[in-house]
Amino acid sequence: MRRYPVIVVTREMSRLVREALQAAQTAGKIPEFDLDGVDARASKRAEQGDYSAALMPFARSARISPLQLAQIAVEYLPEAESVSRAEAVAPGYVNLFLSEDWLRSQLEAIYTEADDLYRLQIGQGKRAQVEFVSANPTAPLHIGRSRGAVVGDTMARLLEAAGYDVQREYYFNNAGAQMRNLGNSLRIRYLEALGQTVDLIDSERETFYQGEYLRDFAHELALEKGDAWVNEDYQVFKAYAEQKMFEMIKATLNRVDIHHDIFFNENSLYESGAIWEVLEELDRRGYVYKAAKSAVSDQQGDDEESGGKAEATWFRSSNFGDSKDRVLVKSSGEPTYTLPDIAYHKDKLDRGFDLLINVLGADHYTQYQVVRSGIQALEMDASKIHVIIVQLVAILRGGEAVRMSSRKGDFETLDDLIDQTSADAVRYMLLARSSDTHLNFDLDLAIKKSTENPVYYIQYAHVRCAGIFREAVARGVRVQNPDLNLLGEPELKFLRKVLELGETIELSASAFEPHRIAFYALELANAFHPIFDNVRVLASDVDPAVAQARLYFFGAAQIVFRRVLHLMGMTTPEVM
RNA sequence: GCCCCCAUAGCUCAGAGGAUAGAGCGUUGCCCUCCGGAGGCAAAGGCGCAGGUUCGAUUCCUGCUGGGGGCACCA
Repeated sequence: MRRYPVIVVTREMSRLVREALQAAQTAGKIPEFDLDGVDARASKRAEQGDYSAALMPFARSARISPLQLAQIAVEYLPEAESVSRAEAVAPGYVNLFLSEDWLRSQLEAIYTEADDLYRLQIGQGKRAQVEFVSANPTAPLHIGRSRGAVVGDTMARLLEAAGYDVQREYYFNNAGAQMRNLGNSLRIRYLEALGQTVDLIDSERETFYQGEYLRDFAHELALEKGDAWVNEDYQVFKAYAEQKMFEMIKATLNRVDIHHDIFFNENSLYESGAIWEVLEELDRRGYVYKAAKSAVSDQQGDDEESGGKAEATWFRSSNFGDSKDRVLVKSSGEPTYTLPDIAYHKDKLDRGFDLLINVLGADHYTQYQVVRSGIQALEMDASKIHVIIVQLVAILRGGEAVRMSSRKGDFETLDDLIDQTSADAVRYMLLARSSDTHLNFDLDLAIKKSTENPVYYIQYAHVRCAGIFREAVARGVRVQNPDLNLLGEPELKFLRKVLELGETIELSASAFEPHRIAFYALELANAFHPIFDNVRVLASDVDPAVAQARLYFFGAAQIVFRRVLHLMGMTTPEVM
């Protein structure tokens, strides 16, 4: 059995205050009332203790003043080695001060936990799946997609830290018209590569993928196959392009240390017949009808030109609050993407996960709601699905927005971005914002002034710790039985910040807000650097016993920074 | 027209209904030259507007203003 010597401090402090109030209730000092909402938080100011609980909301239930309630809580507070002192303060706070001995003892816990530091139990025994990226395999990974990639992978890492068994999945959208267009575009490039001039017909002109990467594929193909494929139709080209695209996307993701466990092919939903089963099921429940136009449409008065056309198959999404019904099968007999999407989500639910996370771009939100309606129509448990909407990324160059279009090929890819900055910088910059705010990615800043990026400030903390140990080794200094009582207030101050990692992981994982770890990392670095500056280890005026304790401390600090950087998918450089 | 997101320091952004709203960058002034220099300290500077709920609102609700995105028989 694994032991968990490191505790989430907010949990522990909340527990103590609740137990105190419960004891007071048992003793008849205050009436019985629900204590669930009693929570402690890290205090903002040192004079307000290390953690505090606001009891004002409970004064009414307790039928005494908030301050009296706080005083009673202090009076009945159970003994705990983590707390040295507690005080009641107006208007009704209980301020808790961490024991310094206990703080020091956490250093040993950090060494024990090491790379598993703050692996929590909240997800223990539960399976979670994070679906992210899921970009169409028609072009290299676009920078707009990379935000979801980073957010999704970091979310997965945080869920792992919270104790979940996590699976990363990529929904590989390899069916439908777009893939046909991709195959056809490659066919045309292939013919060009063989020296033929190809005139595009009108329909091709609109759907042609112009990116440079298809020329590259075509050249390889021409070298490999010669003119053997000149009379082939789009299908062989499609298969070839898909395979190449798949490899390319995986290679790109690999550069930012993102690895999916499963690539789920949309095609398989066609091959297994799953989409038709879903259609039948929806039909059986009365949510499907055939018509030339929607029976319910919003006020906009669209669909004018649809009169007299062949009938499509519609889903009554308006029953679930949608402004209009949506097409599941086109009049051509070909499904829209909605039908396989619903089938895919049904499949994920059928696989028995406790938690499903979907990382989606804001432009897919409406579509997701249709899918969710579909899941509800199938009477499946949609509450297991949590969506992280990432707002769009605006790329700024020279203070102006860069236009992004994957059709025209003037995009900025994730590969470009990594080339021009670094994998670490890309991960940090895309992570360090709340997902539901728009993100301005200043390309100039990211390219030319990497020193201004906080990513280096954070990594530098790790580098500095490593530097001390390099020097210590060079001088033949080794840690042996350090006396932790020789550590001073600056070191304990840093430790207090370290202990907030637990609640950061807990909150990130339970609220699906991975950006919190990025801000925590910066705060931790902020707490670290001033201390590093003042707390010398190997300087000549430092007592050897003190040096031992400090070396032990910086070793722990390095473990913490390594853990935090790993949680963000970043590297842990030893030198910079 | 309808739906979603956003509005906090000069800029980019944090902020789980609680005490005196925080970082980074930029600006200004200062410190150290060491086991580290991509270093440290300090200052100036802020919750779009109007209501509501609450003991208490940057946080929740409504409206307004401003910005972004979406509302296909495209994916």
